[in-house]
Amino acid sequence: MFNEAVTQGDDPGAAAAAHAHGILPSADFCEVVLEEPKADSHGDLSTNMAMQMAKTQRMAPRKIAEALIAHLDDKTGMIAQTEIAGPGFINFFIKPAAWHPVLTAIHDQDGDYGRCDLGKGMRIQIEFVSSNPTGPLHVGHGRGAAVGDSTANILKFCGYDVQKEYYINDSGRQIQTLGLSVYLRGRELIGKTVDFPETCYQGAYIRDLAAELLARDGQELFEKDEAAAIMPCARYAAEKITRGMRADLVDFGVTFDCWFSEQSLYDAGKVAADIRYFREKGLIYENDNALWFKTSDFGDEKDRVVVRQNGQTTYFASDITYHKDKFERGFQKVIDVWGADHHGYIPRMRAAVEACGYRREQFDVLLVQLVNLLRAGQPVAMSTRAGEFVTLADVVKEVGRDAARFIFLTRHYDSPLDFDLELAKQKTNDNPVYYVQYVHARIASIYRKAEANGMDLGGFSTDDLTALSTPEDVALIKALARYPEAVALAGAAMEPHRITYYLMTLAAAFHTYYNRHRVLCEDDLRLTRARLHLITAVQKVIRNGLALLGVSAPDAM
RNA sequence: GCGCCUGUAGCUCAGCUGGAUAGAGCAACGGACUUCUAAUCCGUAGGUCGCAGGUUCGAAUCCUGCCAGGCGCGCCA
Repeated sequence: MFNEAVTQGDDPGAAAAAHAHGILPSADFCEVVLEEPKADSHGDLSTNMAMQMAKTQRMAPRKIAEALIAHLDDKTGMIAQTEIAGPGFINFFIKPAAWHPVLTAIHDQDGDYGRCDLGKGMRIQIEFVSSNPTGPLHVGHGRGAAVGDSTANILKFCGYDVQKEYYINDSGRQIQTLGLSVYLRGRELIGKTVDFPETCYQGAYIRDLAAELLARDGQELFEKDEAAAIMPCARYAAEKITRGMRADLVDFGVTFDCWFSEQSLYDAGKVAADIRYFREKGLIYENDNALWFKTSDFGDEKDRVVVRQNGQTTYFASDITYHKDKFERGFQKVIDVWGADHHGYIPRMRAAVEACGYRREQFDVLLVQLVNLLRAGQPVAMSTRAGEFVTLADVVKEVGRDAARFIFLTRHYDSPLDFDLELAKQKTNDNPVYYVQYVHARIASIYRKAEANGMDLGGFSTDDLTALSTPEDVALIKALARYPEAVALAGAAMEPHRITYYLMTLAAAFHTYYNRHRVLCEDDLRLTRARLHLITAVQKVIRNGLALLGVSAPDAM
């Protein structure tokens, strides 16, 4: 949009014309790239093409710039002024009216403003959270959920066909441990003395689960021996915990298209089949009584065990099958969102994907750094081992969904995040979520005021827009014009924080405008209509951007 | 020891994949509410972009080597 508004003024025709007149020796022109200078004094738009072409044209950049400007054909008359600056930048100063079509586009496209076709319909899957069903979700999972969900929203908006998936690790040793933990707590409840090992889950929720199971099925289960009781206990607990996680995620505004069970891969015999398949291909071999996958053939530093000496498969074995299965379901690209402490796992997973015959670029991992939970600047003690942690549900309950989601997205996912519970609740400038939401509410409030005053706001025509000519008008429209680019960049890099930052910048531009100019001017309805047109566009973009983050846009605060 | 990530204002962080005088919020200081919500705005001050080289018209950004911090290096997940 930024470029579209003015590109007609700066076409490659200038270079061609200069060449035709014999001023530029080479017909090899570079692409015209317009960018927005950081400093206002450098104009609204600038291009470095004169510098880019210096080599092929064998001319000084400033000379080339002169030639380009001389042959510029400003068909639309939008250029107010051009200048050559610095080593050879060409700066364009644009007339305020040139920006007005941005507003028309926003009103016409409404919720689709900023949408693009980066993905060209590519089928992409993003898997996130995927917490083990052995305890409630904590704040770290919350960040993963916010990043994954928002990234999915952005990718959809960028033309990808996105599926969100949650992988349930409902198989293996930790499920056994979960079952044992519940079983032992249950035995305590029926009066047996038990030795509760440190390796078991210590949290109080385990005792609650045991009590529920006891109430439902009676003492019988807990009187059985360990071997017979563990699986029923595990199944009940895992299912209950998974249901709880799902509910917590719904409260957090996160839903999934698919909940995929690890156990289902075993039940369908897929893990065993894949092991056979890769053995036949020579990618799995036996050594020391275990089966190894030749990940080192695909860039991993060493081979990895898939079946242990004791005959049990490793987590990696089912992960290979799981990722193979994802591609077989037709996804052209697969994204995993992991905690940063799992980064050592990437090379082997990537190796497995390549061994399955897919390209490197088809698999990507977003490593989300950890969250430091604070309360008024002081660290909140969190120990998973002792079963003491602040759950996601607690955080959402205390600070609200919007504040939690927004704060999780105020940093690049790759950067550690301080999450201060007191700050998140504060309704001040320190809390960016309110700063942005306040814009939406303020604009809604202006409409309420207009209605209360009985103002006649009908009869808007695009001619009214000529009233928008102050520097603040232009600055605000330019901020709106940057939205599509922000979306495209956020999509291309899968970085939701770019949307967050964009919104804070737009909000700042609006608040400045609000303090400088009155929107409702009883004595100038034409100006009022024009300004309402402007701020409604702001409101739409704020609402659209917040929606990408999964944050609401309130009409009143 | 090897690998990945990080190092930017007193603090917390951006920096559009190489552009001009490196930005924002907080904290500090000084201002603005008879006017559409002050959950706001305006101004001042604050920097060896960890260090040293290299690549080129041009580097916070790319390359190499150091320094410091975090994480990971299991037949755990």
